[in-house]
Amino acid sequence: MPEGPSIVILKDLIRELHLGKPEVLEVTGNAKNFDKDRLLHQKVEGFKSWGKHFLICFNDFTVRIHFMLFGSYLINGRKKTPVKLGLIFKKDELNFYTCKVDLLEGNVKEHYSWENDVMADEWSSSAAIKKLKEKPNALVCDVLLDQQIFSGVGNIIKNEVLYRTRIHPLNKIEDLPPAKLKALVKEARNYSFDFLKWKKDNTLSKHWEVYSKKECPLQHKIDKRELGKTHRQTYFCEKCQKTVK
DNA sequence: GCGCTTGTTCTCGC
DNA sequence: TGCGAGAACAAGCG
Repeated sequence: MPEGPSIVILKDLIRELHLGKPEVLEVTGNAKNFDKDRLLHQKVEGFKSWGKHFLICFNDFTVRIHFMLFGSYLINGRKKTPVKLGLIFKKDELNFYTCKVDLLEGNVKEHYSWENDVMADEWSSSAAIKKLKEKPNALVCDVLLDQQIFSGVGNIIKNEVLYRTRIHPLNKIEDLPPAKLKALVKEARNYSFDFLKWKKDNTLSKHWEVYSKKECPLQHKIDKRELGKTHRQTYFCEKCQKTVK
């Protein structure tokens, strides 16, 4: 569920409902960190996403949903696990489970910069490169997960992007030749759109080249280790992915 | 029943 | 007081 492309899928599914600007007729759920009555009888002005954040925008505030690792949602359906937030409209309802819900005051544009959302039209690769150069000592396996640089990229995308670009996860940013750095940034966005397409087709896992695999496409043995400050599982091929230094 | 995980935030100790 | 490492939290699948 949680990586950026999956949030785009949620946004697309809601678009297909043709809700327009629906009024919230009822609010359910056990989210306690804000007053749910704030939403009652308010009109949703739009559904947006920023990276892994799903945003339900109202006139002067926005509800932010973060699915973390285990979050889920149902459109016009309910399940047994307690609902965290449910919005009931005239014909349709949205239910969110096991997620973090927060209320952001004011205009949502004050809270986010879309140039670092790998899925956004506003994505700026030059801004990403600039931010990477400010972290010369950081490891590539860590920077890909930095939501202020690659908002929306998660652990699957990280691993696949590193393999596609043949970059070893333990390379430092400062050791990457400019062309490699550029390729890294380009592929972070490019693979994210492949992820979106394959996830929609239900064929995402079939296309994994290293993530959760035992062998790379060239039949080399895959290493699986917790690497970097982030300590996330990293799947990589020592033969295909080279350290520069 | 256990181990694992597409993630983030908070606490604690130095 | 600032920091980084580790804990904490969560649900469902094989």
